[in-house]
Amino acid sequence: MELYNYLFSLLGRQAWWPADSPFEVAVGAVLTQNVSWKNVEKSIETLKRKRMMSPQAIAKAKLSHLESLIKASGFYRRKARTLKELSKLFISSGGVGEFFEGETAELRKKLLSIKGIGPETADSILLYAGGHLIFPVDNYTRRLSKKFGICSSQNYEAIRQCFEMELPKDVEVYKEMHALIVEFCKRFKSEC
DNA sequence: AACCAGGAGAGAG
DNA sequence: CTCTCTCATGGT
Repeated sequence: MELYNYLFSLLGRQAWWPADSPFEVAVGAVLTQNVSWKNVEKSIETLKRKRMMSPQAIAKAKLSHLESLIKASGFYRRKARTLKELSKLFISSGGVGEFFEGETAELRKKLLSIKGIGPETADSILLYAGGHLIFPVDNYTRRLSKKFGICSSQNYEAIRQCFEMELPKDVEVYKEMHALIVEFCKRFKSEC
């Protein structure tokens, strides 16, 4: 894909989303909804410091307590409930690793059934935490798609399949592409 | 001090 | 399906 080569030569490798565990990635995906990553880092640090960064700990924590720990990343009332539901899903699947052994489409449905997890968050979790071959479409991707005329439709699924069609079927490329788009739009706001 | 940030849900038209 | 409102904190 031309856009990928252009962004990569412009910005270099992003090596996005360093985390201690796939669960931490999933938590970050929920917390970052419509909020800058800087806010999310605070909440993640707090959760780790309080030894709350595990499905078991979050699943059994008091809702009000969990809310106070993630307050810094906004929308904390809904995000706390979402994190508890997500944790329960992982636990009932036998663990985070076991959950991601399932089929992509099936896992996607399970994630989308949780209130507070929409298409982009579900796909980000599948790609960055689970290593599944699926491309997340955020607002930046929509804008670039529109500006460069990459896809005719603005529908989420259409754009997703459009990018998946043009990109090499490689999880690392998907991860880089999504990160490159976000970094490009952050650095060149006027272009995006 | 208004504006936006790595969205999602609910409701209306 | 598209548009609009709400959710909430923290940085410019």
